[in-house]
This record gives sequence, structure tokens and C-alpha cells, in this order.
Amino acid sequence: MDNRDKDGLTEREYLNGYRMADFERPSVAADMAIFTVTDRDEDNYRKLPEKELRILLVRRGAHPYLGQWALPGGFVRTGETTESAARRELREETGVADVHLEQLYTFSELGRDPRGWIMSCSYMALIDGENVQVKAGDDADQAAWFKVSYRLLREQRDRMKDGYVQSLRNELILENGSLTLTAEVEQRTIVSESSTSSEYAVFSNDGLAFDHAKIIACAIERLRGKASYTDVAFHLMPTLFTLTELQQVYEVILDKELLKAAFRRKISHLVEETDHYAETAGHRPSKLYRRSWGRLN
Amino acid sequence: MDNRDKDGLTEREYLNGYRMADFERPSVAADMAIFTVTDRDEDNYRKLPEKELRILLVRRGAHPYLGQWALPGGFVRTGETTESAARRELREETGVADVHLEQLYTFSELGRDPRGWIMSCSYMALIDGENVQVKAGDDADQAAWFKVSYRLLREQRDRMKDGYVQSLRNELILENGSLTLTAEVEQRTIVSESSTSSEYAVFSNDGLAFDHAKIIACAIERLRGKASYTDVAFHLMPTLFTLTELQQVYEVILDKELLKAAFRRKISHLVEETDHYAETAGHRPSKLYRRSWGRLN
DNA sequence: TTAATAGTGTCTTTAAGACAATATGTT
DNA sequence: AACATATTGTCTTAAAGACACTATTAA
Repeated sequence: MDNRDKDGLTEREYLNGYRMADFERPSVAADMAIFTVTDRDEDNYRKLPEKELRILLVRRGAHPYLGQWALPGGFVRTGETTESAARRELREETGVADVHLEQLYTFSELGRDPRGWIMSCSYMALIDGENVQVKAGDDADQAAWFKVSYRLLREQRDRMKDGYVQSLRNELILENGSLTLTAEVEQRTIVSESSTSSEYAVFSNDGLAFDHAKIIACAIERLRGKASYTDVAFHLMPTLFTLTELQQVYEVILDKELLKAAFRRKISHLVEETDHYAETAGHRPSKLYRRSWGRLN
Repeated sequence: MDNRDKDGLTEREYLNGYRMADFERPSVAADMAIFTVTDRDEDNYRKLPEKELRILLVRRGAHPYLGQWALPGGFVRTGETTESAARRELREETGVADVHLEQLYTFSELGRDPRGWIMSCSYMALIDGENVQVKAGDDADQAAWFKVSYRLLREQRDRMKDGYVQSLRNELILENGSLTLTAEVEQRTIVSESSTSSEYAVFSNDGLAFDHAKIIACAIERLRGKASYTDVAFHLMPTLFTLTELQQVYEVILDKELLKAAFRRKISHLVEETDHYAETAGHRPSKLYRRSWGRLN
């Protein structure tokens, strides 16, 4: 380890004399798509409540994008990793510490923030519905949970000489009470012999700050993807739950109905019965299950 | 849009007066795991050559990690996105422009670079074997293609009160001629009711600079994952190829043998026959296929 | 003819889709 | 009994695994 470089310096000597080169550096922010699933109030008390996927947004009280809604987030500070910055913001915003957090993507397009050169390392967080301490809906921090809808509007595929271009136009609708934010996000994928490249473009955008519509689209697609081949969705569940609730959570994530019998077969090895039953309401009560740590695959 | 903030400023006024806050900012590098697949020379000319997965590494000519091997990469400069920085480095390093490039993960652990606060936004690139202009093996830029082997050494799962901890210890071996770099990378996943978190730790490391063993592990796992449910692997193929070659490429990526009949069924809708045949060598010649742009799913 | 690979056929196993039948609470 | 959901059974369909058989070339 006392290798010497072309100037005859050891590593220690080199580093002692090292000044971080004097070029401009970007700011890096950690922004988060925090999801939870909640019950929608049901008029008929004998019917089961429907589930809704919700995301936490914060109303901006300062320029830029004053008054618009943004993902919770903030700059990564000295001594922090992007993940610890995300956790700090999460704690500040929701008071919850123990949540599922995973990195999504780092956005670095020029001009994504009018204040200057700012990258966003984005994260997805999942919180179980019962842990959602309010701080939502109240006006304290101007944070609120928005119901999420993300649906394919148009699909187009154009054949090229050596490949094709595929455009998936999705409509993102975020609702909180009478407040509705909408955006159209297009995912354009160019596939050729030598490469596949995919990027998001925001078409219309009503009420969302920065490029956060892109980040939200990216998060939803990640959530859908992982829900179908991993067990992340369990992080949206409370400790005890019924199989119907579990299925509803999958359905609201995937935005698609599932067959009951097949669903139960598929997740049977991930859960185990308990002795408890759901407090019933006008019909046969269902067993409560918990997540099983037996042998998963 | 002439919203005024609490100081009575419009957005334009605010931005004109805005100085990027004076806290320290990180440097951001773009580092790349560039893969290709090449033939191994075969002694018996009647046998088919085996395929090898290879990765491009660069020998460091300066501190830190002088003399060790690193992923190609460099700092993101003003006016660049992380992706354009990656493309620039790729062009400088290989001369190839049109390759498959996808973002992997942003590493930001403190101390990952002794020079200071430096994040790495990592990318995976795939180049088809025939496009690999040398610049490999030659000593020009001290860049070389290393054969990749990444195998599970040990798997362990410890049950916890509300979850489990899983450790997957993998051995990474990179070979170029008589030069061998090795590292043991452990992926530790902690699964609890409320979260799943996964991180890499490097145990032993012989010859790889920085935390690049982690990045390489991450890239290999991404490549394996995507190969099994997308068609990225085609980006490692030349325009015309035999089905056996295609299968070999899948096998070398997944590090596992596949059944011929099943494999052909599975990829049949992704390829189309041509009139050409492989130049034969002591046995029945095989048809050449090309990628099909018909209807993919 | 033999070595070696190319290409296909088919039986089995497993998982998913579809849908119906039965069970058990409350009102 | 009627309502509403819970839970299970089973037939069908589709995909994957396993393995063997036939085909075709050069040496």
C-alpha cells in the first residue's frame, strides 16, 4: 500500500494534498413517494369498505412552484447518505420511523428545478394504513394524502427500420376531497437491435410541482411491478388482516380484479392463520391471518 | 403565475434573487458496468465455442486505489445528466456510441471514496460481442475485458422475532489472462413486518477499487433479473445468430443450463428465421435468426 | 460410419384462469 | 329466509420441465 504514483506520492500523501477539484457540483435531493392503503367509507355498513391507494403530498409554501403540490423531500446534507436523508424527511413528515423504503431512480435532467443544478434521488416508501398518524389532511404542514389513480390512456407502437417506438400514455389523477391534481405522463420506449431506452415525458400537468409527476409514475410502476413478483405489498398491511383485505390491497395496487381462488392459492404460503376473526358486520366473519415467516420462496 | 410568496415576491423575482444555498454539495460520478459476451477459444474445432460473460475494467493510474481495477466512469460535469456523462465515458472508453444503457442504483455511502463526498450513479451497459472494438487487452488505456463469474457461496437465514435476516454470500471472480481479481460480496436482506431492506457488504476484495465490487454485484443481479423476464439479452447478440448461440448467452448470464426445447418455445416469438446458415464446422449447420419486431409481449 | 450439433415431438408437472358449490355469520 | 361475505373444490388452459427421437453436415 505504499504504491507511489507518477509524482512519487503515496496514497496518504496524495490524499493529504488533495483538494476537491474546483468544478461545479450539483445539489442532490431525496424525494419520496410515500404510499399507504386506506378504507373508503362505505354507505352500506354490511358491505366491505373498498380500499384506496394513497400518496402523501406537501403543498409548497415557497417558490418555486408556490402553492403546488410536491413529494416530500429535501436536500441531502453533509454526512448523510441519500437514504438517511430520505429517512429524516420521512420522520419529519410522518413521524413514522420503521417503514419500507427503497430507492427508485435518480433524475438529473437539466432544468428540472429552476433554482439550478439539482438532482433528485427518488425513493418509494410503504406504510401500513393503521400506522398513518394523521398529519395528513390537517393544515399543520400542508401535507395531505391523495387518492391515486394511474391508468393507461393510449398505447401506440410504431415500427422503425430496426426496431420500434412504443408510447404508453397514462393519466395520473390525485384526489383529496374536492382537490384534484392531474397529469398525463408518457413513457416512451425506443427499442432497437442494440439498445432499449425508456424515458418519461410529462404532457399536461395540473398542480404538481417540478417533475414530480414523472417520479410518481415511476413509483407506481415500480410498486406494481414488485407487487406481482415479490411480497412488498405486505408492508402496506397491518399485523392482522383478512385474506379479502390482502386481495383488495393487491387489486388496488395493480388496478385490476383478481380471481379469489387463484389469489388464495398463490399467497397461501406467505400467510398463516390465527385464532382471531374479524369483527363481523352482517355476514360470516373471516379469519384473521398474519404474515408467515416459515419457508418463503 | 404571479403568485407572491410570504415576502411578496413573484417566482421570477424570487429566482433572480436566489443564491444556491451555501451548504456543501457532493460530487456525482457516473460509473458503468459494461458487459459483453465473447467466444472462448475451443481446442476441438468441431465443437462449438463456449460463451463467456465479460466486463470492462480500467486500471487506475492515479491515487486512490492506484494500480487496482475500477469500472469505467467519471464525474458528471456541468450541463450533463448522469446518463449523458455515462455515454460520454462509454464513448471515450470503447468508441461505441449505440449501446444499451440503463441506470442501476445511486451509491452514496460516506467514505466510499477517500477523496471526499462522492456519490456514484451507476449504469449497466450491454454491447454485442462483434461490436467490441478492441481497446481491450491492449495497453493503450489500461482497459481490459474480464471474464465474470458470480456464484453463491453460502446462503443463510436467521429467524427473528418479527421477520428474518437473509445473507447471500457471493463470490465474484474476474479473470483476464493470468490476472484474477476476486471479491466476496454479501447481500443482507432484513425482512420485517414493516419493511424489507437490502444492502451489499464487501467481505474480501482483491484488486477492485472503491466499492466497485458492490456495483458489479448489483449489475450482475440486475442483468440476471432482467434477462429472465425481458429481452435485454438480445442487446448482447449480433444481428444474425443461431438459436444455440442465443441459448448460450442466456446460460452464461443466468449461470445455469437451460433445456433446449423449452428455451426455443419460449423465445420463438422474439426471433425470425433468415435464409442464411452459420458457416459450418464439422456438423449440421444451423439456421441464422434475427430479432423479430412482429408482435412482442 | 462416426462425431457433433440442429431441430422436433410428446409426456409429465405445475401454475393460473374460470366458475360453481358450500359454509356461516347478521338482520 | 335473505343478504353478504368466507372458503373450498374442480375442471380447463397454458406454460415449463424432462427426455428422447430424428435430421444433417463434415471428417
